Amino acid sequence: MAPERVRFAPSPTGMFHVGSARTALYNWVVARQSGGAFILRIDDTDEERNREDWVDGILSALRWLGLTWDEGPIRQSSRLERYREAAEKLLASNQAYWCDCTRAAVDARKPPGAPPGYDGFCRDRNLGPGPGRALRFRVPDRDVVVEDLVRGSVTFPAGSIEDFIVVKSSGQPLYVLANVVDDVDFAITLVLRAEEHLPTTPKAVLLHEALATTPPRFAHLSFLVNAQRQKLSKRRDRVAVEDYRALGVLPWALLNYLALLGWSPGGDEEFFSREELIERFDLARLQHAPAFFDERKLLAFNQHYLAEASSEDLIEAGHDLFAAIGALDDEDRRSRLRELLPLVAPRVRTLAEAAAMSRFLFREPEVPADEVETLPPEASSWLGAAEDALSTLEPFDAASIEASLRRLASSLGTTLRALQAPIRLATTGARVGPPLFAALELLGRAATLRRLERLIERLGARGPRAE
RNA sequence: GGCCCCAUCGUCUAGAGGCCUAGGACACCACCCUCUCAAGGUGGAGACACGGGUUCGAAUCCCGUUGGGGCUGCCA
Repeated sequence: MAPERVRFAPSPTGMFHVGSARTALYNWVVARQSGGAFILRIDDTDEERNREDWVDGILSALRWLGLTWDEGPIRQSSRLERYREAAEKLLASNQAYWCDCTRAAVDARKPPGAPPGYDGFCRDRNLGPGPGRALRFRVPDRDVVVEDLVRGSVTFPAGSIEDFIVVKSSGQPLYVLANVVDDVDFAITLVLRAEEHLPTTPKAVLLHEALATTPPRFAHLSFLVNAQRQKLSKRRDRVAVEDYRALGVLPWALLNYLALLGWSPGGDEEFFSREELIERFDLARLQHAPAFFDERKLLAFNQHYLAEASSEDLIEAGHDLFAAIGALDDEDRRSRLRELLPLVAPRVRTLAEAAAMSRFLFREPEVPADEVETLPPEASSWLGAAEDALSTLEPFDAASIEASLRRLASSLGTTLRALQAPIRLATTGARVGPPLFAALELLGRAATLRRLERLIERLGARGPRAE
């Protein structure tokens, strides 16, 4: 496989979302599998929609995902001189011309209700440069064919492309021009990007012809869509990579899931390591139809990787979440968390859930009133009996606690299932959680007894129930 | 409106003309396991948009229809 020089070229216009992450992933994989280069470029030629924190967001998201780049980030805003040179060249060869038409002026020339588009008004007016004047490319009157690696040969008929602007009246280049210049300057061999760019690709082809440069190959990815089957948008869809990071989704779980949205290896396997993905990925197997980003399935992938991870890896990945519940305050706590995590991990889909389920070990539980209400009338006496049984139990470990409570349940004429409910609620503050007896062992006898006592007092305050 | 792309279970997909009684995964349902909840196991329901061709044979090839999406910016 020939080394591919690919680029990922986001514009800093909003939160980095999962669709961009998928595009970046595919580019990264192609570079890695071909022994080429993954180049990061920031398409920031539009100064009005350019915020430094968005750039930072892109960089930090890519780093978190582990999609490391070999060159860049290249800022287009620092290469304006190169774009100006290209524009000069177009102008000198009469392949571009100055135009002073405003959008409103163009529309005013048309009958009401006519479709939008430039009418070529300034084509032969021989205007010079000046304030308010933009440079337009003189589009030749013939078909333009784009050879797309995933869609095949796509023909754009003569007349379907209007004379488009290459330099704005502000002097800033438009992205089509900037992209053509950069793809050539950085020797990009393959442009792998979202399908929304397909309609502008013939313009790039035309510019390459006009500038006598060799275009890269093109491959257009189908969209990631929302439940309404619309292209994912940072504005209307909550799909920022940062949100999933904060939730406690593992980076590779996200990437593995994303890899399968629009590509499949051809068999039944779904879980891959980075190495396997690099080995098996194939542009020829790209899906043509849009894919729905299904958060539930993403979380199922995350659950899989969570259950597989070591405690240390989980603590590292969810460091902030675990720190927030006090689990990392000292080595003793950290070590108890390490022991609890294997019991928690298969029960949660995110690290945020893992932290919530681990919280009882480090903070006093808040037992919700509505949960207390669901307890049977006997709960208070059961808790008292459990307190007695556990206060002298030796050793205070999971196996002994279980044996002791089994005996208690049977002597109380109830089931272990019923008996564990109020104990779990008292000690962890929740109705569900990790296996109770192991949890109590980690909690320790003193805290366990104290929490049982606390709920007993609260149940007493509840008062006798009406019979 | 014009141009372009797309079409297999609810969702992501397998399927390169006979291997398809259309397979897997997520979600859903039932059962098993079980200290809760998960996990795990077993089973179940669930799709080739429609109409024409081509062919001995079509989910697979062609055309059309319908439906969805994108572009149509001095955004990228």
